[in-house]
Amino acid sequence: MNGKDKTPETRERLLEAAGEVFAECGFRAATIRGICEGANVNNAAVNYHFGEKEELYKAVFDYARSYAPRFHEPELSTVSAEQQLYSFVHTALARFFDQGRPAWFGKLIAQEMIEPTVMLDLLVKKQIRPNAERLKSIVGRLVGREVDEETLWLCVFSVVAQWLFYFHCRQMVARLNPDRKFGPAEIQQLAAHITKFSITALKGWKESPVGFDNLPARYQLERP
Amino acid sequence: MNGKDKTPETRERLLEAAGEVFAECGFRAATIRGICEGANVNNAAVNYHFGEKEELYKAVFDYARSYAPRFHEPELSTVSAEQQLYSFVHTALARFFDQGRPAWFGKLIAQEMIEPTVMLDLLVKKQIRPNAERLKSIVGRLVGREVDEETLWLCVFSVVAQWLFYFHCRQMVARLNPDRKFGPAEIQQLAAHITKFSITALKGWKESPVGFDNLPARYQLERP
DNA sequence: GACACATTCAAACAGGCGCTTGAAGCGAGC
DNA sequence: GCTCGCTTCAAGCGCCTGTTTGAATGTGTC
Repeated sequence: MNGKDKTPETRERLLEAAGEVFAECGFRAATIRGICEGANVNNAAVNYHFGEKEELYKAVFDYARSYAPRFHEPELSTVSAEQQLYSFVHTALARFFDQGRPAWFGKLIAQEMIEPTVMLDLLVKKQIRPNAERLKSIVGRLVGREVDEETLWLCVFSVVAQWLFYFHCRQMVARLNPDRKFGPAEIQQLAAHITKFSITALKGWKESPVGFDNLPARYQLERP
Repeated sequence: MNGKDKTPETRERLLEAAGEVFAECGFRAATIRGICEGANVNNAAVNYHFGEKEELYKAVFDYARSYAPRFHEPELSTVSAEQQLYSFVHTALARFFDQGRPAWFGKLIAQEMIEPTVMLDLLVKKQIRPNAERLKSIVGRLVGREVDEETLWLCVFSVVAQWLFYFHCRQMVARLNPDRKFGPAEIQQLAAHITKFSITALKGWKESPVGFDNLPARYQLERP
C-alpha cells in the first residue's frame, strides 16, 4: 500500500481527522461519515481499525495528549506563585486557542465537561484533579494560610471558570465583542488579565470585608 | 375536550414538557418523541400546534421568560454597587439552580451559549447584551474611573464566567467535589463567594501591579 | 503464477430522528 | 340526529446515524 506515496496510514489519517472533529464538535455531534470524509477514508475503516465510534474517541485522547502543551512543573522554590499562576493560565488558554493538534486535548477535555461521556471519570482522575490540586496549592500560597478547604476550592473554580468561559462561550463572546481576536498576542493579554484579576482577588482576600450573605431579601431574588 | 378533568391543554402540556427537556438537554439533544412522551401527548401534536421543533423551541422561550427570576432595577442612588453585584450574581445563579420553570429561561440561555441556534442572536440583542451592559456599569463603579472599555469587558467576562461555570461544568464539579450541594443556602454561599472574589479583584485593580505579560518565555508555554 | 493474508471498498442494514398523513374522535350549532 | 370543524391518533415516510457485510484490491511468500 505504501508503494505509492499515499498519506501516512489510514489509521493515522483517521486519528487526525477525528481529533479535529471531536475537538470542535464533541463526541455526540461528530459523525463517523464526516470524520471519514475528512480523512479521505471509507466509512468502514473506523470499524476495521477501532471497532466502534467510542473506541476511536478513546484512541484520539491518547493521540492528542502527546501533542498537548503541558503545565510546567512546580519549581516551588525558584518561581513565585504569581508567575506560576500566569504560566498555568496561559498554558490552559493555549490548550484551546492553538491551531490544530496542540489544542485538541484541551478542547476534548473542555467538551467532556459540558457533555460527559465514558471518558470523563478517567479524565478527572488522571488529568483534571491532579491539575486542580496543583492549582489549589498555588491559590493557597496566594491567599495565605488559615483558609479552609471549601473556600480554596471555590477560589480554584473562580480561576478555572475564567478561562473555560472563552472556550465554552466563544460564540457568545464573538457576538458581544465582534472585534475581539484570539491570536497569540491576545492570548497573552487574556492570560495576563485573568492572572491579574485572580491574584488581586486572592491577595486581598483576607483583608476584604466578609459579608454578602446577610443582605435584605429583596437584593437576593425578585420574582415577577 | 375539557369535559373531562384532563390536564390543562395539550399545547400547554407540550410547553411544560419541552421547557423541562430543552433546558436540561439543549435543542439538538432533545427529541420530539421524548418531549411528547413527557407530556403524554401524541408525536404529531408538535406539528399540529407549533409546526416544527424549532417553533416549539421559540415558544418555550416566551413561555419560560415570564416565570424566570428577574434582575432587579438599578436604583443607582440608594443601593451600593457591592450590593447590586451580589444581587446580580445571586439572581443569575438562581436562574440555573431553581427547580422547574423558574430555572428554564436561564438554562435555555446558558445552553444557547455553548450550542447556539437561531435564537442566540436575538437573545444577545434582547437579554444578554442589556444585562452585560448593566453589569458593566456596576463593574465600572467598583473598579473606578479611567479604566478602558476593553479592560471593563474582560472584567465583566471574569465575573460572568464564575457563575456560568457552575452550570456548564456541573458534571465535573460533581466529580471533583462529590459532597457539594446546590440548595438555596449553598446558592447564597456561592453567590457570596463570587461576589467577594469579584469585588476584591475590582476594588484592588488599580493598585495591583500590572505586569504578567512580560514573563520569560518558559513560563508562557512548554511543549513536549 | 498461486496462495494466504491484511486492507479497502461500495452497498446495505437496523434504529432513531423530524415530520406527514388520512382516518378517527369529539363538542357545538342547527 | 346530523353535520362541520377542531383536535388527536397510529402508522409510516424520508433522512441520517452507527455499524455490518461480502466482494474487490493489493502485498508478501513460496
